[in-house]
Amino acid sequence: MIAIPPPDTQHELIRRCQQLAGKTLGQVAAELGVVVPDDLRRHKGWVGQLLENYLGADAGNQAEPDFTRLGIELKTLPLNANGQPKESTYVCTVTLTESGNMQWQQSWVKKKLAHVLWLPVEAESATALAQRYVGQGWLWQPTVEQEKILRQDWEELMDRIVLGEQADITAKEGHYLQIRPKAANSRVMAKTRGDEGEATLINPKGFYLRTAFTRELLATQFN
DNA sequence: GTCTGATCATCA
DNA sequence: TGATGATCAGAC
Repeated sequence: MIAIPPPDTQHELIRRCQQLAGKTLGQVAAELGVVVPDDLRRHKGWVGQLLENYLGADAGNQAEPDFTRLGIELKTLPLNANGQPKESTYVCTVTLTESGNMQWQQSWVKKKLAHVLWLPVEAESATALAQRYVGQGWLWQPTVEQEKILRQDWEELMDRIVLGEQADITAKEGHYLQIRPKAANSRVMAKTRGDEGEATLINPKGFYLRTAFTRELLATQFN
């Protein structure tokens, strides 16, 4: 695998995105000397890792923005045959052990979504992985309105967690943000607090952005 | 086990 | 057919 150094400037990152736009995943993989898997069933994060490598993301699996120096997070946006987002977007893990006075301004969700490089990628399963095209990426920062709703969602969900109701939260809650399981499988357990403050075990969860939200972002960008 | 990268598989 | 809940891989 060829190692690409992290971009020094936002401008350099954008330049790399422009080189990427219009390439197939097969072409990108060939340039990096990476083998394309037959399908994603056992390689779910492959596309994301490939494009991170191409652009020189340097955060690894740390809980930080991908481009640490620029404070920018890379998110691939899988598109269906209609050019619409196909899946929700994972944001970060729901921290189980945080204190109840955690504020939005310091939250992981806010930090990760402060500055995002969205990178649309074809994701129709009928198309061979190597033949799928990468689209034109764009840098996004939440508008005042968007951040307001994200913050409301986050605060409502966090309130429930602080009350020890985390185990009862379903993916149906939240306008833009939702909480869903995020683990190797449903048997994985992590420590949290029950509704009476007692230590309990639940399946780990993560924050996700609904497709309704990313669909809006995409439409705003390309219309 | 905990984080990252996500998509899969099932059912309403 | 879209959304929810489940799952896969890799680094540390």
